[in-house]
Amino acid sequence: MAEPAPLSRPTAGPITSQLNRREPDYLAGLNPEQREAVLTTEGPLLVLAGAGTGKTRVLTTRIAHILNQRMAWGSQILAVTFTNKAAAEMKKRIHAFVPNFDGLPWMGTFHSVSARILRTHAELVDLKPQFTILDTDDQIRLIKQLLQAENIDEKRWPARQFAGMLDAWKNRGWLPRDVPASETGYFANGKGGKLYFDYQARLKTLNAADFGDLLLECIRLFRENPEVLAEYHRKFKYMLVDEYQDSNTAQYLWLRLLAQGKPASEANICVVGDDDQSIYGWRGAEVDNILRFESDFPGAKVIKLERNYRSTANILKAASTLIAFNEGRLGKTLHTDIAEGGELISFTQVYDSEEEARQIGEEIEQYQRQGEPLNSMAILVRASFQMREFEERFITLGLNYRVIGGPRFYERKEIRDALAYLRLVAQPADDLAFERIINVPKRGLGDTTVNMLTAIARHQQVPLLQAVRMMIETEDLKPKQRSTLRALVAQFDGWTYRADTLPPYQLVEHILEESGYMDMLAADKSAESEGRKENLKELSRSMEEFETLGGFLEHISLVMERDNVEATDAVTIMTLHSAKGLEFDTVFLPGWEDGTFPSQRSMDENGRAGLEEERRLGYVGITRGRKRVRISAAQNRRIHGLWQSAIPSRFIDELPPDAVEVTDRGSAYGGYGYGGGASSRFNKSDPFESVYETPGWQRARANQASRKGSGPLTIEGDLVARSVDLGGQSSGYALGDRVFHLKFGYGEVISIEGNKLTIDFEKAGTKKVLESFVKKG
DNA sequence: GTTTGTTTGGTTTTT
DNA sequence: CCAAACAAAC
Repeated sequence: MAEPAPLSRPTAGPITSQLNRREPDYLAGLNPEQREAVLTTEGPLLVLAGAGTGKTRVLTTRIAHILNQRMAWGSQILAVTFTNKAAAEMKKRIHAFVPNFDGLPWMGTFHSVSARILRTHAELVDLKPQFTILDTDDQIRLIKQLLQAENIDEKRWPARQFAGMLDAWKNRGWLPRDVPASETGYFANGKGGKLYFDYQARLKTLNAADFGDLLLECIRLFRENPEVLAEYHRKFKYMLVDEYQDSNTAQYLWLRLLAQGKPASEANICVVGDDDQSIYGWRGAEVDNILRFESDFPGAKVIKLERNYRSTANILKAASTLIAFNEGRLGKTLHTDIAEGGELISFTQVYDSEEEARQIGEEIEQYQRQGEPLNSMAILVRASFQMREFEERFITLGLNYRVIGGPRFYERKEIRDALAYLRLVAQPADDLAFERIINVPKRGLGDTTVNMLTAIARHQQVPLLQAVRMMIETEDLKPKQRSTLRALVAQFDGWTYRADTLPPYQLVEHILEESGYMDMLAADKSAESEGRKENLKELSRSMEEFETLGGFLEHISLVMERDNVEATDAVTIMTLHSAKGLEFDTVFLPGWEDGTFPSQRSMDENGRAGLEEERRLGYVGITRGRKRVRISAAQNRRIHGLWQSAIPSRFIDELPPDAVEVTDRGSAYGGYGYGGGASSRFNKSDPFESVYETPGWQRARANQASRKGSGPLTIEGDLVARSVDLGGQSSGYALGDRVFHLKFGYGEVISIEGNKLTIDFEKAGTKKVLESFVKKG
């Protein structure tokens, strides 16, 4: 391949003048496509990077190149990622490349970059610069309050559900006024729209923003203040985006605004992604963003990275064959330079999920005996409930394992309590924080007192803490409460004062002592209290690197994870989702049964699009393996406590037979021969037992319902926000169709909403049921 | 205001 | 079946 012409660089600094003569070191070792992706710095560029093709390397080298060639100062480069982990990795690598260039690039997540911009211009979006970033927990509590104020039954309209809708709206870039009635009308009989307005208003009085707002308000800032936007246009000369296939509409709008400084065909924007690894559609990611990049930025150059440096030929072949069953791809095929095929992919069917865990345990021990470290092996499951069986088995075996994706450090109760104290010190208007800790530890300030304070605060339009200050001067409170509150306020004043003098990690210790929180834990004899104390110590430790309280709070609100140190040798157990971006020598993929993987729910709710996303998950799973991929399926699995029989995943049929070796652990229940050659090598089980046609959990539910003789299987409210017709899904039913339902018998379809049917049953009356619950009658 | 019983629901997860 | 969230009773 011809060497690309050197880019114009009239002047050269001391470093570049040396490197100019010869190719810079950092380009060595790049393949031609990677090199082109690095050197094409001008104009829009789409890099389609298949799994294991050196995507991160291209991104970081590109930044290094721009810096090295003095095409821009560090501060004129914007590089956005989706996760903090990816951002941290990029920062680390850039540091190694260019130790101290003129200002580091802006590298961070969409959210952290947005927060940084918003804090600079907070007033323009009705916030103050130190605004609080709310997490899901705060959000739910706030919504609950709004629901109560509106007299909405929380049973019927759960706050969680509304939070989900809010999230979806914000992901689409909708301000309250933008949400179409078809979306808002549903919740709480049409109150959805008003609730969104109220919610936003409440955030402003709390001087707070939720995660969605970070992007949404940034978009509003840019749109309503062209001069601010122009400032960033001048500032950012080069933009880079990682994992572009995961971007949602709001992120897309955000990027487009920032890229508008130049005509679209000249924007120096480089997006890197892989449409085949788009697995976050359910949380608003729009694969379309990457599919239509070329029309958004006319003249965009497209570079495909297809040379895989990770896996054996057999693994790549299996992954490529599987993913080729998807439609609407940009189309890439991974290949490797290694001629040898490597180990075959194995597929094993076992009797039940316990045997699956037993067997995988044995295999792991065997590999371990052969000298392979546990760190090189991972078990990737579709859903976290599948993890337990492995954990239990590994405990009995004494096999070291590590679960990724459990409850997060900063979400633990004690941590959140401590943070609430700190938040209130940093931001006295943070009512949510106040409510959280006013009676933790117990101070005898119960609902009655809090309700009273809330009423006053609302009436006077002041924060709760301010209301307290007012109330302790009056006779309205009982003496006991009054003196308690007075003491609390005094403590807060002391902490606020100390916040300026003590480093944050000492401040938190001081507060936890003085507030009585530590005493509370000491008095608590339950098993967890020791761990809680440990966690709080760890919190303090993690604060040591922060000089200001504000800096720390910003960090934890955006980075909910703690870097976990992996000192010990252990097998990793995690979901397919969280495995994206990682690699292991040996990968176990259990639970490849129809209904489990692909997940029944995905298929029910999103039809063909859902199935395709599941298939991409399979692709992600297989491509995590470097040397060895071992897939298995159980014939029986316990779902919600009941044993259900299952058939192997339809994806098994989509793997190339010559790259797969089938080792049927021939149990009496086996009989699914591989290699029949027909399209349906597996799906020939008894139709009346087919999990797909009659999902196990559905039968379980029906049984439960009939057992208790309780209410009908009505599907209320749930998930309408997500069931917006995504295209590929077609209801197999029409109005007036006669259908049969396992529990309700025969009936007639009287209305259809996505995959939910309202059916007038002959015996059971009118019910709303999921389409997959009925058969044509 | 905590403890105990009861109900309910049960992919994927980041920010 | 099982954990979390809620309601009712100490």
